[in-house]
Amino acid sequence: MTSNTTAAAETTGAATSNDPAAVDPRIARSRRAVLAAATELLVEAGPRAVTVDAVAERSGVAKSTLYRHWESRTALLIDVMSCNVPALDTPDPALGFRAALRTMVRDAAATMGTPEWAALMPALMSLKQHMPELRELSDADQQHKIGALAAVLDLGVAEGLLPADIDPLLVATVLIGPVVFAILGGNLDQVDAVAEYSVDRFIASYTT
Amino acid sequence: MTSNTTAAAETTGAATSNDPAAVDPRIARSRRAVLAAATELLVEAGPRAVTVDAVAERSGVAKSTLYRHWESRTALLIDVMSCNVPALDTPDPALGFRAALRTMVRDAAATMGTPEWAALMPALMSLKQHMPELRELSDADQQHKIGALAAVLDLGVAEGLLPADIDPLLVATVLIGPVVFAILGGNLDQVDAVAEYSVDRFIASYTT
DNA sequence: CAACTATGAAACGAAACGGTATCGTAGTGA
DNA sequence: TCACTACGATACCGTTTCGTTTCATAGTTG
Repeated sequence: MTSNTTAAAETTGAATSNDPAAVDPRIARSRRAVLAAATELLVEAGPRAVTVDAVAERSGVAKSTLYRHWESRTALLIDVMSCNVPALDTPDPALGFRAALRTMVRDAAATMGTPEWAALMPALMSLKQHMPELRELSDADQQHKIGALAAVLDLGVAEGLLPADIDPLLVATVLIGPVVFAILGGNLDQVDAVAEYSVDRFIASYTT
Repeated sequence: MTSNTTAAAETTGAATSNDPAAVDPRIARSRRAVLAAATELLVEAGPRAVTVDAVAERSGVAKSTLYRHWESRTALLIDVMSCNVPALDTPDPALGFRAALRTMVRDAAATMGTPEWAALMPALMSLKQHMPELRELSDADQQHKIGALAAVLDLGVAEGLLPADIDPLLVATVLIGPVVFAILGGNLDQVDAVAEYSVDRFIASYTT
């Protein structure tokens, strides 16, 4: 839905054919159907509803087939989440600091403000706690995004609008935290306003 | 742990005795034991681990007794969450706007920054989605807290530090969002710093 | 076409789950 | 002391769940 359609299919032994890109279309089809159905169930009724039988029934893929591609229900859940983590593209540095920052937060709000992701996020938060793989995945993603933010903040430093010792993680928390909070609170209609306000306050606070 | 030890025990029929405060100590003991055990399980292993049998075993309270006090597993879960929602006390208005606001956010960070609540919060977020009672409870709590914040913001308006048309919900989102985000991200050690930074930015942004 | 491989349907097992019922016992309050 | 009430232990029921296995069939690739 939101993201990352590229996903490794290393569950099955390996390729007998030499062509790396050529996967049996039946496998691809099954994977797609299962992941889509599992995502739907997760969105509609939470992690508890993502049972193997329910996924099999909704996807039209047999349970036996499902277990040929995923080791366990847990492995499937992890795969579902990792396929749905929204990507964030880095803004054009030519925009300058303020516009670039605004674009970035706006983008984040737009991608995370969708009903699907809003329904997925709480499940991700909850599952992260007790599934190390998800935690790693989420942390790596966050690292990557903070890196992008750091680049934008460097623009601000170069333009003399920010102090040189500014902490990207702290800034990310202050800018994205409100957006996430609004989403978790269910105020989807306010997400854009929150993003705007959050950036406004941040920029104004350094423009004394 | 964090909160609200006062909780209504209306599950059992009603009082035969006229004295309202005198509950059978056996009942109180059972309630405490069950709620404590359920909370532990929820913190340690997530909502899925809170099964009726597991709670009975860990608490030392028989399953039959458990069902005498709670209608269902769902009712128990709701009770567990509502007994653990941290309370927030309103700061002294005599402190003035800045100090009062800082105190409030600091307090929030302190009460939400505990490991227990950090473990509980994602479960709450996830369960809220599909349990209307929890949603109401959480929303009511949020309303109450926003009311307290609004009072502090009025101080700011009176002191001429804030515009009169400021939106308390938006401000709450921008101030508390970062704290919640840090907790959900697992950066418990940074919660205090985030709270401080968040308030700093907010105040500075209106002190141009 | 022919060898191969992924699939679907189904049945199955074992365990866990929510929830109910029974009954003897231990603690409570007057 | 005595009636009352909450309790623990236990067995039980029906359902759901994860995961495995078997086998005939449909699709793929060379």
